[in-house]
Amino acid sequence: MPVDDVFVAIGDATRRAILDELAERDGQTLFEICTRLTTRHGIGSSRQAISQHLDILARAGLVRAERNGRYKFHYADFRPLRAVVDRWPIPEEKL
Amino acid sequence: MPVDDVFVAIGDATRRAILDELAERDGQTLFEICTRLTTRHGIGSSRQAISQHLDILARAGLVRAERNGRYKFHYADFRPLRAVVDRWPIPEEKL
DNA sequence: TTGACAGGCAAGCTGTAGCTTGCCTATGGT
DNA sequence: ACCATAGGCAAGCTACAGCTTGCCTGTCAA
Repeated sequence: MPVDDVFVAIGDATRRAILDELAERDGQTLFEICTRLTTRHGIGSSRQAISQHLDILARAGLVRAERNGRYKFHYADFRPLRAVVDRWPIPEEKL
Repeated sequence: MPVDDVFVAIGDATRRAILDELAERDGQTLFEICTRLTTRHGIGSSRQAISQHLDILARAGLVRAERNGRYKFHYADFRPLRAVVDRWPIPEEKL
């Protein structure tokens, strides 16, 4: 609920990998995310673990879920990350 | 050392308050930060707690420390936050 | 040189984040 | 009707993040 959790949500490496995966291929199911995390990101967590991560991402507003039959598709929404961008003055270029 | 820790560093509310404080008034000492955190941000952590937070921020590259006599001044550096900005496509405006 | 002040070091405590395990629900194919 | 598949729920475990406490070091002023 609190937007504050956006910072916490991206604090975990597995959740960042989930966002990476959805950024590359949006609208995946839980099982798809699990298999692609193991094969492409070397993350071997259980299905339930990934499900809990998706819950946290959803509460932070970073992932939107949509049920269709027995499938549940997950879509990334990066707009809450503006909370990070807008909070501090980030220089344009790295030196 | 790993840039990866930038995400973890900003995951804590107290550390974000420290960055807020340094963004408003750069080059503060540990004691200054402590007192201003309590008076202005309602954070009553001990001096050692804040010191540990500053260590984490320093290791993430978000804070640079500079000793001068018995004082140690702390300066914020928001460039590592580009790791957040550059990782995912953040929409320009919130809807 | 003595004491006050700014800071550092290290050990210990506690809540909780992340994960697993086990079982349950529900949708769809055959 | 049956069973495989996609997902949900809830309890339990464990490592560690954040904090405290206590003491030590170093700098400056009198």
